[in-house]
Amino acid sequence: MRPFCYQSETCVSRLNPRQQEAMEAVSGAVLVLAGAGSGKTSVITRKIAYLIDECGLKGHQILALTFTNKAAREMKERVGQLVQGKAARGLTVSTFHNLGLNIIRRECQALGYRPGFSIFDAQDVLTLLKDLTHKEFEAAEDVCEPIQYQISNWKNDLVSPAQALAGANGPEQVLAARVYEAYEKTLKLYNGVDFDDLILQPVRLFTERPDILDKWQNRVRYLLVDEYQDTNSSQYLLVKQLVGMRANFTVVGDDDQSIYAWRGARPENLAILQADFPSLKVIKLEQNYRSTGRILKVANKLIAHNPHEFEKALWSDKGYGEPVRVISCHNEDAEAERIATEILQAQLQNQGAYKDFAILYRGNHQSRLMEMKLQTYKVPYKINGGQSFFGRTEVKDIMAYLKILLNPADDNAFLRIVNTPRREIGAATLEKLVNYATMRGVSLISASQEVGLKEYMSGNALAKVQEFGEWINGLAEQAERDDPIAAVQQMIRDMEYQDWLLQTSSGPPMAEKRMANVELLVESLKESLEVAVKKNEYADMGDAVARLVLLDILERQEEEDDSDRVQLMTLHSAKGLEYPHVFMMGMEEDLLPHRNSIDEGNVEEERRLCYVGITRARQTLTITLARKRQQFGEMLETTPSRFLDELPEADLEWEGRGDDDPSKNVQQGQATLAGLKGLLDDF
DNA sequence: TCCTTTCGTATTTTT
DNA sequence: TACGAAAGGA
Repeated sequence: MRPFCYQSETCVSRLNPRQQEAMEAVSGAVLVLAGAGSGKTSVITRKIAYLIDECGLKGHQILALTFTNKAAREMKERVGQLVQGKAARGLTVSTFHNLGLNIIRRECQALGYRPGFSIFDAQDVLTLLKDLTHKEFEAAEDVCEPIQYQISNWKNDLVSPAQALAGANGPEQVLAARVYEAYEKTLKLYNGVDFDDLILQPVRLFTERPDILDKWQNRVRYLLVDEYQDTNSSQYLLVKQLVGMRANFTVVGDDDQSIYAWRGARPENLAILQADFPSLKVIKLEQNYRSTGRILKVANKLIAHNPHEFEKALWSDKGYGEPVRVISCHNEDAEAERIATEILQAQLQNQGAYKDFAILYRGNHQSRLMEMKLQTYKVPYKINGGQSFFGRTEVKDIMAYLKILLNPADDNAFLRIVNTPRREIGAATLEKLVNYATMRGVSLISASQEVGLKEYMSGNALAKVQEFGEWINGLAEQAERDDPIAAVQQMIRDMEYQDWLLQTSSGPPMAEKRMANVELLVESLKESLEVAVKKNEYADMGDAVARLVLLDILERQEEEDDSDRVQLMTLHSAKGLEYPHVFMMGMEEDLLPHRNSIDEGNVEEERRLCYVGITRARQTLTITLARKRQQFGEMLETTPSRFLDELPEADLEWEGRGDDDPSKNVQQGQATLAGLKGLLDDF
């Protein structure tokens, strides 16, 4: 739970004048430039309440868009506290992708998809691309990642395969464009959409079908967009289409917190907005309710090194606060150890709970050492991000099974699971099946049931393939006819997945854990169907699975975990969060700013990343760096980050600067340890 | 078909 | 160093 209550939720008069202005600007286009910690979520939620209570809008006429499920949930909850009764009914707070999914589901036919279409996640897409490049282009598989990236960019920029091919320069681009074309065809054939399609297809539909657009425009009388700086071109276009001529909307964003440009986000959408809507009202929120004055000064000073479209200076009335500590450690080991002991010490001196501390880093790999040190000092911690639930093979397996139950055309899912667990259906048999299916122009499942297949493969192989297809078809029927959950459970039992896990896991405890994940998956599916029934909605298995792919359901489980633990995460995933005490580690050249960003001339985004990190801190900020770090196997001297030079010297408290004498550091470490021992003894 | 060895390569990742 | 992928051997 993030404390937000610097004022009562229900008391509108306590908004500051700027926030008030933002809330009351209800006609025309409004851009709220909300600095870090300036209460932007508060403005959005209040504004929704204001629209309902004061402007006579109904909940179902309002749409609020976020990027993450978490943000959407949080916003929903807060609005729920502000607006009671049925006026709020039908209010939509959703992610861009969820909105897109809903549009596609509703307008499925007009778009040429069949119900039950699959969502291909990044992993599915990569598998498909590898398959395509291998078969149709005889290209090496390792070109797939850049191609995937390129295709995603094209789709986000609404570039069609033909346009991509026409505009391609160089052989790689030509290849990418060709693969793009084949990819789009195949995806359509599989009745599948990728994440980019969730935005792109609605945009395409709205462009081609003004009648359908009209319908949606009438439904959305007021639109609000959170984290607007993170929108890409197609998302912005979707926003523009939805608001139409009426152009009644509010977008909230902060160009200084744009850290996803590498993922297609277009922070320049902020400036474009001004050009597209000349009457745009721009409101700046500069009062920060989160951090001490000093932290803000440091943050402002840093970000001032970036060029700005909109000038903005954060201030706070929270007092100046403690200096920002910069600790230069002998090496990465000492750095991690130092952070661990610092937290333990503060904890023992009762300076807050573990969960008040966050350790932020640039790359996930930096968490390793940190984890080890926290373990040795028995500091409870939680890692945010890293290997996700959906990265796990068992989850991917079951998801593929679910997808094929719902969407028999999903050959990608078929190929993933046809021989998992082992069914003695090998590469040779599959190739024949694929050839046959291609020739007949049907899905692999259908092909497996056709009589003509027997002329292409041997009796044994044929029997196995037929058996598999029959089994899947039977289950799909069962899922459709009666209880889908029962069908899924039946399926998992039938294929003896538990035994398979036992065989493929490193040991029984591991297998058990993985089976637990599978059960968790089924459980969340069940729950989501039950919720739909309770809300008197049509309990649709396809919808439940789709929401599962969009991570919506499972995140909730993790969120309920409010145990007292130190939070570890990357700077990227820290955006939007805040902690009383923040540690930023690895403040070195080549790490922050990252080597690759320096090479690409993208230091500005790294600076924003650093800015995001600094502005997470409420009370204290500690920056650490290692003078030596193991890079690619060898110990190398590091250079302190250029960003340190950009901070106001007077507000920093250095420790160990220019101190290259290792003995002193060891001593320092021992001193800390001794101190800790004393503290522990007192306990 | 599966297991071992070897080789190559090291960001960030809301959905 | 450390991990994943690809290739090659059993």
